[in-house]
Amino acid sequence: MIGGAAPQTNAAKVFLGSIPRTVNEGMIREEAQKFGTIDNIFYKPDEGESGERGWAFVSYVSPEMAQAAIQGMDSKLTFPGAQRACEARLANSGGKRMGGATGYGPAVPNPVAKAASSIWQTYHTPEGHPYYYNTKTQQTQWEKPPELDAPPPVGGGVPMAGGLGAAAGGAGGAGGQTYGPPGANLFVFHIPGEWTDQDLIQHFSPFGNVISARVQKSMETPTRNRGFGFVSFDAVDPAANAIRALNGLAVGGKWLKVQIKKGEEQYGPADVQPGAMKGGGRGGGMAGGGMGGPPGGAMRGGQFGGAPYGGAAPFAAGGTPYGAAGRGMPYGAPYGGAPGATGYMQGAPGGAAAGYMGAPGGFPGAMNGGAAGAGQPGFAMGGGGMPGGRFSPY
DNA sequence: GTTGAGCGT
Repeated sequence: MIGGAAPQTNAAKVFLGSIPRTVNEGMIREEAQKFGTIDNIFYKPDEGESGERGWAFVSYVSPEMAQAAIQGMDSKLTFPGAQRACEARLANSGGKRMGGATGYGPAVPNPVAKAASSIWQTYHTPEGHPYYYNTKTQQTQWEKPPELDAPPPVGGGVPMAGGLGAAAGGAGGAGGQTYGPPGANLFVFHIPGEWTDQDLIQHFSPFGNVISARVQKSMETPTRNRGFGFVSFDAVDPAANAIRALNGLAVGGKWLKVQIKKGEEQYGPADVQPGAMKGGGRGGGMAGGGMGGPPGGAMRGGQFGGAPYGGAAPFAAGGTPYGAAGRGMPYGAPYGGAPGATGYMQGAPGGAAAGYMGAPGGFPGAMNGGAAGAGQPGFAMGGGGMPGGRFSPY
């Protein structure tokens, strides 16, 4: 689910060092589990002769767990076969973060309100997509909160959530082709651990006809997916729009990575190519590929304060879309797009956007914030920017 | 002494 306030993932990621090669990932998991729910483990065993310098990333689902793990393991946990205790510290994602000032402030005011399930309200878009509004935190999200989780009838019929009109996809397999034409098949990474095929469908179907969607699952841990998946559209155009809208979307403490499946990249438009940089994007210019912040095209104004795409006008006018996204409302752009917002909306399901915009009530939360330039308290939009620190993707 | 890679039964 979408945690409190845009969790910076590396605050929940622990770097583990000094791991002897005799240790395998299962052992690491076993130890690390004692301190919280593990979202992901990356283990790089030492290949050198010494065999004592392996390391691992252990990502938890909350920063608190990471802290507990550091407290509990650093200089304390000695793996079998190791000569001394391992090291555990917060992961750094690339650049060396040195010196004073920082320290991750407990930027999370008071995140989790574990209480009644009545704090959730369920809404539906005009197209029937359900979404959920937390009356306490005023967050809106697509993911169904666990509290409301009504286990789908596994045995019964096809549990197509919320009448996704086309939704030819799903279990399919009907001996047929479940892929789209070249360039219409998307690779999605950084998928939250609990997502299923249906979550993928829910997120991608607003952009077009989803032929198939699968989240890769690992047989060893059936409850947890492998963090990536595939979505196939029946045409390149909706696929490209999905990339433009969803690549970099903040979900579950990560940034969704959406790109055309390997080998088909050249069939897509230039601006969604892996190395492509949005014209007028932010000055910084990330080198293409997997480093740095979220991919250029995915900058959300709400998060970074800057005007994404360099096109301040359309979005400023719309106000809401990116503010909404920043507050945890995915799809800020496609659903909330201002009627005249050309730069981005072209080719997107425009009619829908207009309808949503005028829908009475709209998305809870989405309409409140940026619309009149009122701005969210404590959430700098356009202009102010975040003080100093930026988010890191890992 | 140390910090990432993954592309469909």
